[in-house]
Amino acid sequence: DTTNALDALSQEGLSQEQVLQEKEAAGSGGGGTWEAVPGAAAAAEKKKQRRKVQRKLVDVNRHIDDENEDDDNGGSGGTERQREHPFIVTEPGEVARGKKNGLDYLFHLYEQCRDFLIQVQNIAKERGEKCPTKVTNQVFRYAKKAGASYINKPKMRHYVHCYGENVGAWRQACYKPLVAIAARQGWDIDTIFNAHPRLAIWYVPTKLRQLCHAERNTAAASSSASGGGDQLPF
Amino acid sequence: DTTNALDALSQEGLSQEQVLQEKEAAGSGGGGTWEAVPGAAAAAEKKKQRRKVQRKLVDVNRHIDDENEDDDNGGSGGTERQREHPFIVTEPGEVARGKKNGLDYLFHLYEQCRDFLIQVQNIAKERGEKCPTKVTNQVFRYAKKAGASYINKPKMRHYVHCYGENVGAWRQACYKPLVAIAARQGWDIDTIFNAHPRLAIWYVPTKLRQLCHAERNTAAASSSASGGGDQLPF
DNA sequence: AGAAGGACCAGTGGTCCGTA
DNA sequence: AGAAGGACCAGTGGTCCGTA
Repeated sequence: DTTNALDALSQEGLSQEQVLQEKEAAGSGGGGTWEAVPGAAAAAEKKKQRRKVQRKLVDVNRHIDDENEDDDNGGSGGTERQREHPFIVTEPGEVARGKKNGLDYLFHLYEQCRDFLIQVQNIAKERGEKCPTKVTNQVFRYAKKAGASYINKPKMRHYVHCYGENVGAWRQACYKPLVAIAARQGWDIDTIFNAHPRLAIWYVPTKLRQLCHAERNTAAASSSASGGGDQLPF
Repeated sequence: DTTNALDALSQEGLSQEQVLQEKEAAGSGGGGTWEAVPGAAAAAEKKKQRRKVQRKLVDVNRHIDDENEDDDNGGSGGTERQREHPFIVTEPGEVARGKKNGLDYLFHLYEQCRDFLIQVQNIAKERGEKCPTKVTNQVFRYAKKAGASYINKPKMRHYVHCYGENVGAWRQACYKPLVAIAARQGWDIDTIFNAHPRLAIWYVPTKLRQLCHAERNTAAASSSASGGGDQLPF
């Protein structure tokens, strides 16, 4: 109802036919304290073997004739494929400089998803149909149909743990506080999500689930080595 | 762990190459007080248009040569495709006569499914993987692998509401008490299932969901016609 | 080099319908 | 005529990787 048109927070900055811009070598380094999940890389190997197929090329909104490119193209007119600006870390209230979006905008998208879920739930209840408790494909479809083309499943899933516990660092670091909470709560990350006011409607990211599992085993090994009580700290 | 071999309760009566047996015209009649779900038949129509494909023929366990049928066949030796005896309504403790299975056996299957689910859950928790709360395809696969070949998804889903509230009648009638409970609880059949000690691990059958929806609308219409308070009886 | 997201894919929930 | 269940199918959760 309220979120029908394209979103105002970011849309004036939507990149269309993004011009080459200077790449500042981001200083976050590569060697991940949090990147390595023991035993997870092996399972991913077989998937890499597949997917050698050619992708379909989707030519979006091309209304001009082929071989003819002197229309009102090249500037900002010809509607090429749009995609949103990359996210950068900002403080609450801070506006992202350059062609970037800040965290306020990211979190705003999560709030919109919640609204869309509630609408889907209300429709389902009215019809006596199955009622989703999480943001499902159905909800993403509904959002897109409602005009929120900038909401998509890979993006929202990608950052969801940052929505739960943002610490001013960024993606990799955002896992850390959630793992720490899981450690205190018996490693039940699903229950933690379901009890969280914002995370409850989101599926637990596989990466976070794996981190909790790895960390649990590490913790159990070190605590049993030191002779502490197993599994239940106190 | 405990339910590995073929089940003892019914297996001695498993029908193999079931001989033609006299069909007693069952006296339950056809016109359904509970069969008609208003507006549901229309949606099912488009599915009937499809599925005109030839099915694969699965020749189970045929070890004898083709064209050669004088082995130790015909009696009870040649392992033809097995299927379980049909269920009939029995009282608790009553043994089903003839080539039939009683409700004790059916309910025993539901208990086995619960056991299999618990085992799958324990494995998932140990591995830090997603942990199912309901009897999923994964659980049925696990049951089959564990030797419980007599457990299958269509059968268990078919009778699940009878497991919840058996009244001594049979399938159609078993919906009635659950709909009555739903009426008293604000028509939230999912919550009723989740709160039920035996039903919690099962998906709500579509049919039951539709019956609750239809009945809710009927109740709402009649109560508003009589001037009563809407939706919330008292 | 790094990020946004279209599109793919294995396995799901649901149940039809060829079979006995 | 009525029931058991193999097998099918649309749409799911999950995320890869061609793209900008």
